[in-house]
Amino acid sequence: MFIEYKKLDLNQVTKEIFQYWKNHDILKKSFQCTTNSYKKKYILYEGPPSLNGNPGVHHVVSRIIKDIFCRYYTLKGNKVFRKSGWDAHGLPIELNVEKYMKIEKNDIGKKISIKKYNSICKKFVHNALKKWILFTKKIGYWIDLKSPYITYNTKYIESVWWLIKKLYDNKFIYKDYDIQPYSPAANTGLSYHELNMPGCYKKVEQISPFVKFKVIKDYLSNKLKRNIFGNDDVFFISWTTSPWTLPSNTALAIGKNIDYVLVEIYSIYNIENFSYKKEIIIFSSKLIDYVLPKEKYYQIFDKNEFYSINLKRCKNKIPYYIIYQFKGIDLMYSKYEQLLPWFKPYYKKENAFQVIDGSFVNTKEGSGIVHISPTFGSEDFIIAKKYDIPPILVLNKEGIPIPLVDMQGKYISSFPHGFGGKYIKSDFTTSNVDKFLVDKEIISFLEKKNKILRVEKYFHFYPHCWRTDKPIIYYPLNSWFIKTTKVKNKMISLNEKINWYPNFIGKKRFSSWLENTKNWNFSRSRYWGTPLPIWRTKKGDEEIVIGSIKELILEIKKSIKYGFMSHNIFDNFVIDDMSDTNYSNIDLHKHILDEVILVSSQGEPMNREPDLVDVWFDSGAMPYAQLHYPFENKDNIDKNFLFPADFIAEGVDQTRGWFFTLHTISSILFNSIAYKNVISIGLVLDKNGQKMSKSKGNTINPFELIDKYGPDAIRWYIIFNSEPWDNLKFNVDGINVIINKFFGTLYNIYAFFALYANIDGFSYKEKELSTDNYTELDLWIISELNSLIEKSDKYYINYNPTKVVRVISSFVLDKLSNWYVRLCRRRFWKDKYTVNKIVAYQILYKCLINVAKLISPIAPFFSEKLYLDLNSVTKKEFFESIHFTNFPIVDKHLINKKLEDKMTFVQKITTMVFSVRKKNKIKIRQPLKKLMIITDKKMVDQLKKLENLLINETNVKEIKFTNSYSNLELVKHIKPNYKSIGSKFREKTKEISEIIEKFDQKIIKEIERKKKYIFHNKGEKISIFLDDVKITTEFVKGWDILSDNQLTIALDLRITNSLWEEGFIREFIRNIQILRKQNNCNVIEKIFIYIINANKNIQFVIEKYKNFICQETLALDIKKDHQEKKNGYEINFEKKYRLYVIIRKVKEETI
RNA sequence: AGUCUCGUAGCUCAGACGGUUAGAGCGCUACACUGAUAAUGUAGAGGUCCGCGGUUCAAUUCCGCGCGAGACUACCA
Repeated sequence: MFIEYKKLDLNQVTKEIFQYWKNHDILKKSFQCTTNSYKKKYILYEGPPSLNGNPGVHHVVSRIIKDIFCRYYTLKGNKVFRKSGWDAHGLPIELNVEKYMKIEKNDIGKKISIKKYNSICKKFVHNALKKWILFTKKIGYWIDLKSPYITYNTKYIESVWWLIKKLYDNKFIYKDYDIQPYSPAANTGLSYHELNMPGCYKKVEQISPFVKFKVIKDYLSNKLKRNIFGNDDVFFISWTTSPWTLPSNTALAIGKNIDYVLVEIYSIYNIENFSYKKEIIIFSSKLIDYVLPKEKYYQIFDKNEFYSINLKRCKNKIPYYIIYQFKGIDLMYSKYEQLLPWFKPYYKKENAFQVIDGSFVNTKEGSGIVHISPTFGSEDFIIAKKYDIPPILVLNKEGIPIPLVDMQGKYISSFPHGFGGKYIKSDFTTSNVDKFLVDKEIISFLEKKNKILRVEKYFHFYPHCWRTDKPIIYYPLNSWFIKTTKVKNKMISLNEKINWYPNFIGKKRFSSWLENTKNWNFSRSRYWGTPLPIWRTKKGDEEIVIGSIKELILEIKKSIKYGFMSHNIFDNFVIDDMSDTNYSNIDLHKHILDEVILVSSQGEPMNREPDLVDVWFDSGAMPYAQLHYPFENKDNIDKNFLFPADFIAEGVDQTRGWFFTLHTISSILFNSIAYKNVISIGLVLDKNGQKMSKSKGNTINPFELIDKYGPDAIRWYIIFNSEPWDNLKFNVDGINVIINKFFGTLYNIYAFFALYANIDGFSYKEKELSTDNYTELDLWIISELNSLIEKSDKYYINYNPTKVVRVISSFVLDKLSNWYVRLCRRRFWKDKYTVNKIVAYQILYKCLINVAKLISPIAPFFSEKLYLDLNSVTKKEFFESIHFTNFPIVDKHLINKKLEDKMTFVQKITTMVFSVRKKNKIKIRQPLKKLMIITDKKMVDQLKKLENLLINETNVKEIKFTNSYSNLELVKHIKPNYKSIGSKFREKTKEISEIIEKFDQKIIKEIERKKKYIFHNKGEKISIFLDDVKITTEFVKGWDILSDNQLTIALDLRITNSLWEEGFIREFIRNIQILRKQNNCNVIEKIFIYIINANKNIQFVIEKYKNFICQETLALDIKKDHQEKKNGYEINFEKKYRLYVIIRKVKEETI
């Protein structure tokens, strides 16, 4: 017996299946059914979620997408590799811990030891991990949780070290200082990631001067020298939004191809007494109006006029004259005097204060000449390096060169003119002073020296520290780098081998990210992470990179000999023993490693570089480190058994995160891609399209969600709603719709099947009946089923689960439920257990079992239930779980596209008939005499096979198919077929189509008959063929007609007496059935029917059909009754024929 | 600020290598069906296919500009 249920309860199903999986060890078996028996394999790399908190809804999305394809490929007979992984290191975790402990970064190592701090971090991570594991199970994500990779594991760290060493050996790693975002207020460097946290870029007002840099004329190119007469001073005009960097200026950047001008201008000292002198300024000609705005300056075109001008008449405007225009290249290597000669360049003084070319220079704003201070701008730093421009540095007490601003954001104390010790931005002090204080003072100092052309206020977006809300500055900090720029081209070409979903992310965003790749700063000054395995002498003249624990122990032993270490702290580690217990004996985190002092070849002590490895390196190393490569599993990487991955999928934000670091490491070290297919998943937004955030209070707790709706409905909803890469507007109400619509219907089909199969004792014992026994409808649904299998398979392969879900949904709802099952109902209840009936059972069974398999990757619980309920009775398959079965294989011979089209056609016809009935207010229950279907001959022949079906659906006595309108009087309409005449007549299309639309009935008939019509337009002979027009029929006398592009139906609306009687009787019977239900009659109880005061006509009809009525309603007799009408049940067939009936159960009567 | 993606019914989304009636589900209204019934069907209302230009016989679809949304990038001085 098939199990029957009272109603659909998805949560109950989920619980049951969880229990089933547990009892039968299904998960374990799923990962076990391993290696040798499988020829094909499918590799997923799990992007390790950071264990810094609770999972959110967006994690639901990425987990189910990964799960779907793993399950799909399992069904397709692959061994699927899917190890879970967890990112246990990193800043977010540290910050959470600091918040929890109520400490700050600076307290670590002081108020709390690093050892203690790290142990708290580890504990924190453990707690988060528990939640994540529960979450993973609840959502039905099948991934190997038993042997995860965790980035803090000793084995994992060892692999990371090995990779770093390998990079180092290949000369990819170097130490340098780089300009990085730095927050003086928080006293910490920030990552670019932190800069992009919401709200960090704020619009701020900035005071920004146009500064005059005095040209040393001797160094000017001859071209320019020739155009400069007299002794006037010459200045480069440069604009800056950070005047506090001007004392550090050592170069000016121009664009070689940008146009510049020499402009002679009067420089006013004193407006009152008009003391002035002439000088020459240089800037980009494109920016004349920007540098010399019309409100303040005006151009004079005549040289003589300019020189003889009377300034007193100029009111407040200053005149200027353009001497000469030239390209930026003529400025190259010109020199100028140091603007503020307070400090000397640190080295190569001869290279300082010159003009160089910068590709970033533009003419959108400013002057086309950019002030460069190599210590406070990242572009400045890069270009300075290129041209070997020295920075301005001074030696501190320890003899280390430092920039002119200290770590607190103050000018160093040796500044002259009272600038020493002043904060460059007042935001860094607590005192309430003018925001632009230092900037203003610098400007006014320069103004006194006549070094300022003019000053303006400027609004721009400037990054702020997310912790302190204070502005950041760009500051030179020491870091370790990976020279990714060296392999830029390789990374770009390898990227072309990756399939990106959606394509544009890979083609455009990722590749342009690679184009602009910068060397990867992969060190972090933090505490909880993988320590850099690099030791250095104090002078930095010797360094060693450790690539394994073994190596480290050997080095330690050397060091012990020199007396730098007293003993080997890894004493209890057995070298070359790969057992987990051996590895669990040691810890490689910072608090341990910092105590290790090694010895250089010169016998000098070497200390570890105190920094940690960027967590993005940790996760990017995951293909190798998850296998403890190369210490174990060497072949899995080297022989490509488990590398590269077939599939990864994470949020779009990982494009420059994990997607990038995976790609970088694999490109550099393995000359390979790390993944073949990648889905970059869109964001999860709330139902209004707003980003979910805690502060807005619009987040959804995934645990509550799953508990309420069950994993299947959520999975189905998410996948159905939008394609994985599109943003998902998450509306919880939508989940109920899915449950009712899809799961409800599918459940209903099963319930229907189970009900009748049980009655008939169907359990698929009979042998498979051949298609010879199939009806047209059977052939159709089987064709549709096979088409469905084919399409689903295709969409799965193309990584489009949304299309899979939508096509399955359409099959289940529109085709299986609403058509096949509905039309087959009679077959199940009327017939005896005939071949025809068995066929129907077999087909319905096949549909259900195949749909279950097709949806199993997406709805793993419900499909399992369906499968077990079906298969446990029939025992047709021996699998313990649907997830161990094979993906349905399409039988192309059973696909009949023509039949599918035909059925669509039939559905259209019934819809049209219903529509006509509706218009004429004729119920479907009322039989009608005749339906005429007018369409082309080919279609007619095919439709004939489905005649009975149509007769039943439309409730007509007869259907006539025809391809001619011969016995109808009708009006036809003609319309041009633009597609055809457009290409034929081009610009005359409009004209001709107007003529066609005016054709009368005679011409239309002629066109139909001769398939051609010729007429003249403006003396030109024009031929129209049948294909050039669309002819539709509109109206027929005595019939009602509906037309469509392909066909016309005509319905005979005349209701004869006998038709009316039939309609009435059906209505009567139906009402009796309702009464039976109301009286709680069971299916076999007999009744008597009493009719109260019906008119004669009605009585006559009832008498006439008495036998039929009794048979249908299980009545023994129909009697008259003379009670009052109100006691009876009203049957209101038509207004004029109202009657009242009572029914009584036979039992009652006899008592 | 730049780059990319998107803008179709009240809501969620389809769709069209350019062709004249633009679709589905949900919601709403009315009706029907009643041996899957807390299901189901039919019909109706509801659209300048974001705006403006261009290419074309023909643009919601292709191109350009603008507006709006989102993401990414960014001290571009």
